[in-house]
Amino acid sequence: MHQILHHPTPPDFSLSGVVLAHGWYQLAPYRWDADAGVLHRTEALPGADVVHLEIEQRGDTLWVRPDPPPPPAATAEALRRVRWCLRLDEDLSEFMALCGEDPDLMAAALASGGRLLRSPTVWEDAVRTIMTTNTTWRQTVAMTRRLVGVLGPAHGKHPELRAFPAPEAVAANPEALEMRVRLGYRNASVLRLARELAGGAIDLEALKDPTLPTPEVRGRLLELPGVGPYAAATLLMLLGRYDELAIDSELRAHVRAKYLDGASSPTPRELAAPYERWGGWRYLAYWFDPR
DNA sequence: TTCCAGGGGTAGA
DNA sequence: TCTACCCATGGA
Repeated sequence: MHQILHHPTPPDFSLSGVVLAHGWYQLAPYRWDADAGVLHRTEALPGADVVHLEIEQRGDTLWVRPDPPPPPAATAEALRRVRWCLRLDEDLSEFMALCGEDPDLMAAALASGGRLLRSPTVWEDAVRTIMTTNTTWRQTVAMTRRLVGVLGPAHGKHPELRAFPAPEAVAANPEALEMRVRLGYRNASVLRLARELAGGAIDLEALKDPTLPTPEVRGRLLELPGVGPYAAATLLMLLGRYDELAIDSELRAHVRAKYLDGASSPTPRELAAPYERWGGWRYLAYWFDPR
């Protein structure tokens, strides 16, 4: 390590809080060292060798150690990605203020300040989300590890470290995807998504534009292969839009047990009812709602 | 063996 | 809009 990048954090920011508030840190190429409080991530930057990033908080400063140190343009890009992943630019003060009226929710949300870890690219988050559908979390972890291990670009000095594969790498290796990554029927969706991105038919990064109306973003997400209502709502959350609940088996079980007295087959409207009053913060209100 | 897990796509009504 | 059925994979 020859280089340390310093970056200021927002007030009351907690790296461990943000990391642990969501399961994404368990998915390659993320790795969380709980003892050291260091978030590891291998990243492929344009115009640079694959770098390994160690991200650590010291007081109100974020320390980012890239190995090997990339050239200036790639360094700026690395920091830009870290900012995005940790949502350093996202203003969640309104949500936190509303939490003030709900002590249980406040206690749960306080550690992360409402921030949930995400991936640098919408492509990566889309693939991860598709890999959470109709499977167990355990399988999602395994699928992601295989995808990165088989198709991700390797670090020069430490080839066991790999970055998340680019769409081009997935599109160019359909056999490896099917035979070695083993995504089950999700394979076809991920392959199609990779091909559409690699071929320039779609631009997922454009969905980060905050001026786009949420219904339009949702509409474009629903057009993606393997993305239905649950995945679209999850991706909207990952894009910083919290209006819509991702109704899945987990949410269903939680709302049934906590608010519906175990009702047998609640409708989506009944499932959403407990969080209606949260308006544009519904997703976070559910997410931090104690079980 | 059967079921199903943080669903999606399709056909048919 | 709603329902029924199928979809690979791996664990219970």
